[in-house]
Amino acid sequence: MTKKPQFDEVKPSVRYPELEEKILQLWRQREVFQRSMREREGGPEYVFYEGPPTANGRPGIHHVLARAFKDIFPRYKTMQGYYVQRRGGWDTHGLPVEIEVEKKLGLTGKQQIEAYGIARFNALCRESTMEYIAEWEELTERMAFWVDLKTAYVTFHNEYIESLWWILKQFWEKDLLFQGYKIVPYCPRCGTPLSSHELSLGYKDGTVDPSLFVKFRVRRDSGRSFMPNGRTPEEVEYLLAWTTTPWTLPGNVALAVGAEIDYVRVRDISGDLLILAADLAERVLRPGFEVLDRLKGQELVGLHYEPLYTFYPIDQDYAYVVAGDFVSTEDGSGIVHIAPAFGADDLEIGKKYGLPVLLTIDGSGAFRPEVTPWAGLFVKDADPAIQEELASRSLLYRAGTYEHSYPFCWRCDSPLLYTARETWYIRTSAYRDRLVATNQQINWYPEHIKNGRFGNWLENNVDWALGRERYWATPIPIWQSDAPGSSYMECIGSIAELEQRVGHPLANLDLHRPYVDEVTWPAPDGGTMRRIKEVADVWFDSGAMPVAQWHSPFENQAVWERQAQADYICEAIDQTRGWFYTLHALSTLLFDRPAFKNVLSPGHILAEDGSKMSKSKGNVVSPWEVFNTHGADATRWYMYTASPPGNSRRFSVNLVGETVRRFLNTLWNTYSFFVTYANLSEWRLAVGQAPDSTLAFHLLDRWVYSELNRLVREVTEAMERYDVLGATRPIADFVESVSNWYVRLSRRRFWDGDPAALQTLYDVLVTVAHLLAPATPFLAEAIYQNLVVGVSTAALPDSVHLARWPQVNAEAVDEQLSADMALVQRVASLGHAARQNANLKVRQPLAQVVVRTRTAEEEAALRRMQQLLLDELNVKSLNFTHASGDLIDVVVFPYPKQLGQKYGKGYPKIRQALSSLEQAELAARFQAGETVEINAEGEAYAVAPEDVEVRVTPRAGFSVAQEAGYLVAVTTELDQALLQEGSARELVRHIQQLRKDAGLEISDRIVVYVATTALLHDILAHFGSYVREETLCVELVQLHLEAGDKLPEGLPQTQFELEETTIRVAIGKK
RNA sequence: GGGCCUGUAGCUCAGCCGGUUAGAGCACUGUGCUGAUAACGCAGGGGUCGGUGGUUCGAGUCCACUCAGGCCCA
Repeated sequence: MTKKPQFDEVKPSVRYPELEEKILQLWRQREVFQRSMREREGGPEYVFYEGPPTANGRPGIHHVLARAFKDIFPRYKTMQGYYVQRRGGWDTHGLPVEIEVEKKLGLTGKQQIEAYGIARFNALCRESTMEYIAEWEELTERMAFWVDLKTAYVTFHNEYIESLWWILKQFWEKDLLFQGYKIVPYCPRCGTPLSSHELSLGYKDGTVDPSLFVKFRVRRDSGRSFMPNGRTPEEVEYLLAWTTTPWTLPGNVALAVGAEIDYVRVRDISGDLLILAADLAERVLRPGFEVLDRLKGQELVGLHYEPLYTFYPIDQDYAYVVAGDFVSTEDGSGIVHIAPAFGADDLEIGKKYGLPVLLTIDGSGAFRPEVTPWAGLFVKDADPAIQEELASRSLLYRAGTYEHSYPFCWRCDSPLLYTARETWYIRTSAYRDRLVATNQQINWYPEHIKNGRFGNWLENNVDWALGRERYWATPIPIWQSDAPGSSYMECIGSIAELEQRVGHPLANLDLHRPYVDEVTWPAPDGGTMRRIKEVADVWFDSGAMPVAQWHSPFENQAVWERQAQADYICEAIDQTRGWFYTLHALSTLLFDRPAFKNVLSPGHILAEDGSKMSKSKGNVVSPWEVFNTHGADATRWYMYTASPPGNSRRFSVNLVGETVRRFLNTLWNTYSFFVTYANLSEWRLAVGQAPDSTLAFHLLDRWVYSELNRLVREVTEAMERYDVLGATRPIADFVESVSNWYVRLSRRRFWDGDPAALQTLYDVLVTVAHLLAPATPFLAEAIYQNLVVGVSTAALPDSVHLARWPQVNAEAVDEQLSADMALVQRVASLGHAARQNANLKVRQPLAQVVVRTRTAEEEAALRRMQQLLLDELNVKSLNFTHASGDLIDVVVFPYPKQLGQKYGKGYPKIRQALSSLEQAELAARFQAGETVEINAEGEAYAVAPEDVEVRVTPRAGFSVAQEAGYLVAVTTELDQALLQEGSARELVRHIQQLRKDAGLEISDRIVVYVATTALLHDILAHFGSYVREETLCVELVQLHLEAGDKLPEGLPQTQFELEETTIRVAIGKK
């Protein structure tokens, strides 16, 4: 009766995508993901926040990257017993959604959307947000990103929006919401500002604009004692400023200089006195000017000038020189004209100095009536007229054209105008110090983001421009009285509050436009309360997700309390000012604490050639292609191990394929090897019980246990520091050394069914499966199912993902043994090199290996490990030497370059002196690191070890290799017995190859037929039983062909040359 | 234009506090080994450490500038 194999058979080759599909089925059947949360309820909580993606675009490989890094820590923590509630989320609002719908409908602007109807438009947006949700769900499952999409929060839900209203009401009450100007790129034809996203669609290089150098007349009554040399009291002087947008000049309220930039005051050939940056004078001015003064920009600050125009009555102080750090001397004159209504730098510096904002244009891009000469004229068309007008007043120094990159409307191709729009802000700058302080509590990976990109951003915090004049987003819940001249406003923080205002239930109210806009009530000042038009920046949606995902504070308060701060979040580096910032800002403003404790931010994915992956270049890799070719585990493993997480990384199907070959296959084959021999063996392991303490563990077993426990320690420590690379690469190194050292050297014991070896490899594989579970969840599960669940009689978890993270067994760790084994590996490697030098193949046994170690301790270690070394090198005995002169001749060669530099002409003398000394002894001193004093012709020279090369020639009969103080020699002489043994091994190898080619099972017994020769006869006389044992040969038949014997027909056979005779062999299955 | 990051072999990456002749894996060539392996061992070819300048007895490493790429912001 044949026993049922202990484990399911495992073929050495495997199709990972198919394997993964099977595991997915298993997880579905056993509801492993749901149970990984349910079964941990009540345990300590580990909080993960999902940064919501938008499902109105298709998932790409960069999403796989982020999700791989998102997934690894919740899995790890779950295995450590934490309850990790992994709620998904969808980001659903915003301009990209609107643009999609606009395209679908063929609409080209806000007027058209409003004509079409906001209600119908938003209904389509709502549908569109979930356009690719099926593909997202499929991808999420396929790559084994465990996030709960069934309970995912959705940012367009009323509950979600109501929480946002609550937050805004908090800010309102703390006076953190205010109206102010914001510079936006504005399309005058479409009548709408563009988002940065739209802006990037429309840059055109080589746009030609006017380039004017304009003279601003310095006022005499400036109030400053600015009386430089060479000026007569009646002379006027000018600040020379540069602009490429003459139409903004009527909005000018200041001129900016760089405080540290050098300026000059010159007398131009026309006689004018001009001030401009020193570096630019040559380039800008007509030749022949005379420099009168040099001064720093700082000295100009506060100097007043005559405004070019006075269309607007202005009460406050203006028209003077200010300092701005944005001023450069790359272009222009080093003096920048400031119009706060038409530039972000301008607006900012205007705020700083309290300058007026002159909004000289209307919504269609035409000058307002106040700008009398050009009222109603489109500003770009007014440029030549303005130029002419300035020239007529002799205020134009020079005019030309300027070529640069300038944005145009992606819809209608109109040039965009940077212009101020009034909008709502959150006063985040009031909390700047708290934002900076709470950031210090966050653990960033990579670390440089903390005080680099993110910290800088916080240090220079500007108020958050919240309002957007759009449709599909969270409406800002501020109502304003429409009574003429009224500025009465109320902020509404909940539906209940709104109901209270209107006096009736609003149960079915959709909290989107246009429905909320229709909610009105009488204002106390006689007008009607109407909602302002703006909706909120969508980043507000995602940043508010800690609160809003639970509809806090309206319900779920208990969950919210537990989930109020994330232990871990993860998004790509581009989220610094996106999600990372909005989470941080809202949490700090609301609760004065960071929203997350640990954050990992992977770099971006690049194409294989290092260029950016983009649809237009056609070098985008589809996640499905990679999954279908190599599988999700291989893809994940590549993401984890290719480079430090913060770096951008190159990606291609081929690079993932390399991972399969190098790591996954190595592990799989070790696993397959184990199953093959475990099934052949009588040994039955007792899963779930303490290992049999009577097992006779071998040195190698102890070594691999030691390494295994070191690995568990290393991986656990790395995971605790959120060091993904440190938690994955060592596993690959370990698996490699298990396969190519432990297994290779232990093959005989597996073949013999040694329970200690089998138990050891079993423990290694099962532990590695646990360590890999967070990283390569499929492969880990496949191994665990077969090796644990399939044979378990105890009540062990039925998935590796429900199992507990391995504990370090400190007793198994033997640092000395690990060090000793590393030495054996090094010496073996040198031994192989020594063989190679003499062309002695490993199959040929050699008499002796002689080793010189660096220390006596090392020699003792090698003695303890003697058998390993002898087996690996296929030599009969191991000896040691202390005097390398036994094995090699040495010559000490002084380096001309180094000694020449030190002693110049002394070099030839040193050389001669060295050569006259006893070479072996000298070499030994240098090799011991000693600096040797040489006396040559009465002078003393110190020669250090690095100044010489010890050149080695092996003694006859030895072949030598050496490195870093180790020397390994093998004897090259072969006697009859060694030669015969070598030949026997050669014969075995051919028979084994024959077995393999014939497709025999490894346990099949065979009959071997050989055409005998004198040589073969001798070999078999001495090594016949060895050959039979090695090849599972039960009968070895020597045929005499010259006497009429024939090799049996139809059997697998081969022939080969051995010591110049032809050997013919056939085998038959017994 | 600004901030942050990256640049080391054909490819993917190590390289600590500045210290001997800059390493590993893949790929390539030669050779060896193999009844687990899509592997593996040994050897070889392959590097102006992006560039320039500086500090230092000594620079891949520190400093300045610069070039290229990435991200964010103007």
